[in-house]
This record gives sequence, C-alpha cells and structure tokens, in this order.
Amino acid sequence: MSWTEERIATLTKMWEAGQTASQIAEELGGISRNAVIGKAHRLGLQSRPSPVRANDPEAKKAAAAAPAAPVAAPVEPPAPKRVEASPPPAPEPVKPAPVRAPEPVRAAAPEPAEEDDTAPAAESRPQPTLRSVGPGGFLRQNPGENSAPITPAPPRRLVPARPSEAIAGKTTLLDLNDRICKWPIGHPGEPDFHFCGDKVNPGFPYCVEHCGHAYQAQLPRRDRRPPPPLPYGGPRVR
DNA sequence: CCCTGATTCGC
DNA sequence: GCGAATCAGG
Repeated sequence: MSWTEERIATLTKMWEAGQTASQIAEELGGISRNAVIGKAHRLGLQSRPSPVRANDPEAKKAAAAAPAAPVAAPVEPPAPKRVEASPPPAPEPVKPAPVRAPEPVRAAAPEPAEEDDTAPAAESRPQPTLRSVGPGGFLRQNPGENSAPITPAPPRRLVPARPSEAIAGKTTLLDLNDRICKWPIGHPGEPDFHFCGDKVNPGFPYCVEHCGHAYQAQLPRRDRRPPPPLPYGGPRVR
C-alpha cells in the first residue's frame, strides 16, 4: 500500500483532528499504526502529547500540584535520547494538546518553571483560587465541579437546527486549516458530519468556546467515546 | 497486560 | 521513504 495524496490527506486530517495512530491506521486499512506514526513524522506533523517523553519529575510534580502544564512551546529540536548527565535546558517541552486533551495546559503568562521546594509555598503558589485560566482566556473546569459532565465529544447527532441535507456551507474535513476551529460536529460517516469552523483561539486548534471543552482533565478510558465511530467518509463497512 | 507516540535502522 | 522492531510512559 502506498501513500497516495489522498491517503496522506486523510492521515493529516485525522492526525490533526486528534485521532490516534491506531484509529488512523485502521481507517486507512492495510497499514500498521507504526506506519502511520512514521509517516506522520516524516510529514512533519506536530506531535500530540505522547505518553513518552516531555515530562521530567519537576513537570510531573507541578502538574500534580496545580493543573498547569507547558503550552505550545516551539518544537524542541530532537535532542539525543541517550544523554549522559546534562539536564535538559528547556523546562517547557510539551506541545499543543489534542482533542482529548489529556494534559492540563499552563496559562499563557510564563511563570517560574522550576518548582522550588525550599521556597515558601504560600508565596510561590499565589493561586489559592481553584479556577485557572487557560491560555486563550477560557476558564478551566475544576475536577470537583464536574457536576454536569462536559464530554469532549458532542452527543450523537446533535446538530442544532441545521438541515442535515448536504454539507453546504459547512466546514468539512477538507476545509480545515490552521485558522479555523477543528471541533467536530456530529460523527465521521454521518452525512452532516462537519467541523465548527469558527476562528481559532490563536495557538489552538479550536475556537475559544471549544477550547473550554477540549482542555480539561483527562477522562477515564471507560468514559471516552470510541464505540460507535464510523469510518471517515467510510467506504468500508465492518 | 493493555494502550499510547517516538525513535531506530534495515530495507 | 517506508515501516517493523523497539523503546518508554500511562
């Protein structure tokens, strides 16, 4: 199986839409997730938060203490993995979060990157407020106040007051670019599946409103929604 | 164990 | 360029 332009386009869109490599591989068919990842890297697609790398003890602790993580730092030049003893110079290695946004995001205003245990905690953590503000100015939901669960994926078929006929005037997969919100409306495979299409919250793949939905605490795997997804534009039916 | 993405390296 | 093998964190 070769990488035709179409397949590359699908890969790119799905990757940017936050689909996992496995999902993409399954969709493309006849290909492994490794192939997808390899191709994505060769294409220069930005990484989504990987389980591997991009966290040292300090970062972990900071993330645990307060919902804060680095935001959209410029891509870190690939440093040799086999390091001897030199500590990483860059304290903020993490990249933009994906759709499911497992990583909390640090506020835009840079604060001291290093957590100093010896410093007076009261002064160094001037955020007794439980609510934190995301980089785009949206308010993050705290773990305790998830009374009404706002899941990243909108309910099935919730396409308010829009004629399901056609994607006329809607933002389709092929319309996506860096400036418009990639928040999916509906589900792949449905006739009216499209994307939000509003102006993005600068530096993010979504508009401000959807950033507020996307960037919150990681949901347990059980509560995510992979079950009903239909193939992208799905010619294949399983 | 399962999952994830990153990286390496022979082809 | 490709992707299996491998690595490594969750």
